[in-house]
Amino acid sequence: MRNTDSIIRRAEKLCASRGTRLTKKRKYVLTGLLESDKALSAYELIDVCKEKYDEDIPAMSVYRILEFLQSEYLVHKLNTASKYASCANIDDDKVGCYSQFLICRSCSKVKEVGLKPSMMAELQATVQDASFKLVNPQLEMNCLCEDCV
Amino acid sequence: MRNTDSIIRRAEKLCASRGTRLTKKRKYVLTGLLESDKALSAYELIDVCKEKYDEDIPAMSVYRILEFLQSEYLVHKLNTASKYASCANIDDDKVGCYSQFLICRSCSKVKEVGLKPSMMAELQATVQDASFKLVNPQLEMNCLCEDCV
DNA sequence: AATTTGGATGTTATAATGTAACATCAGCTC
DNA sequence: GAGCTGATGTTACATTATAACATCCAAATT
Repeated sequence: MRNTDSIIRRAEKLCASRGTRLTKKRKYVLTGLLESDKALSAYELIDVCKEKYDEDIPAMSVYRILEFLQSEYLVHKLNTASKYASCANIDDDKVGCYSQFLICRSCSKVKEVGLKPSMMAELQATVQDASFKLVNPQLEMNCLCEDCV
Repeated sequence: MRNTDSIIRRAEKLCASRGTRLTKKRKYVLTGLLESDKALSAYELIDVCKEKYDEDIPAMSVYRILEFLQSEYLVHKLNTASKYASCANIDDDKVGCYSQFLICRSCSKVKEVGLKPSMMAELQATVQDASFKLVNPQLEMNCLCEDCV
C-alpha cells in the first residue's frame, strides 16, 4: 500500500539527511509521478501540476526538478520512452538496486521489478567481456500491458 | 570479417526475396551504418551520405529509409540513444535473435551481443508474471567503452 | 513505345523533447 | 538589512521525429 503522504514525508527526510530540500514544486512533481501508474513526460507533468495544484511550472524547471529527483533516487528516467516514473522503492530500503522496467508502449503503464543478482551478474559479464563498463544497469522492456494487448 | 560489399549484396538478395528493393539511397544509408562502429542519428546519416556519396537525402527520407531497413531486419533502432545501428548478423543466419546492446554513452560505440536463451526466458518470465506482454526483447545497456572510460 | 500504377522520394510545416545562458527570487547567515 | 547560495524564471534554440501532401520513377501492361 503506497500512501502518497507518507512517501512524501519519507522523501523529505531523505533530502534533509542529505542537505537538500524537497521544495513545494519538487513535491508537486514527485506527487504527480507517485499518483500515476504510468510514466509521464516532462510536459505531461506540467499539465498535471497545473490541473491538480493550479501551479504553473515552466518546462525548464520541470526538467531541473526531475534531474534533482533522480539525483535523490526518487525518480527514474525511462530512456526508451523519454518519460519519468517514481522509484518503486522510496518507501522501503532497497534504494538503488538494479531494476527491470516493464513499459507499455501503448499507454506508458510501468511496472518496476527488482533484477535477480544472478541475472545482473550475467549481463555484467557480457559487458566486461566486450571491454565496456556498465554505467547504469537499468533494463527497459518494450511491452504491452494487460489492458492494451 | 565484415565486408561491406558482400553484406550489401546479401541484403539485396534478402530484399529481393521479400519483394522489396534496396534502392541506391537505402544502400547509402545502410552502408553508412555498416561502416561505422558507432550508432548514428538520422541527421548524422544525412551528413555521412553527403560527405561520402555527395548525396542529399532529406531528413524525412532518411527516417523512412531507416524504417524500411528495420522492417527488413537490417538495422536496429537504439531507443535509449535515439540512434541507429546495422544488425550484427546480416552476414550470417541468426537473423532476428534477441540481442543485448552495449552502447557507449559518450561516443555511441555499439556492440551487439546475442542473448542466452536462458536469460531471455527469465526476463520473459518476469514480464508474464506482471501480466505484461513483451513486444521487443532488445536490451540496451548504458555503458562506457574502453576508450571513453 | 506509351500508359498506368504503386512504391519511393521530396517539400513544407510542425510537434515533442531537451538544454544553454543569463536573470531573478527566496530563504538563510552574519 | 546585506550578502550569499540554491531554486526558479525567461528566452532562445537544438535535436529528434512525424503528418500531409506533391512529385518522381521504374516496372508491368497495353
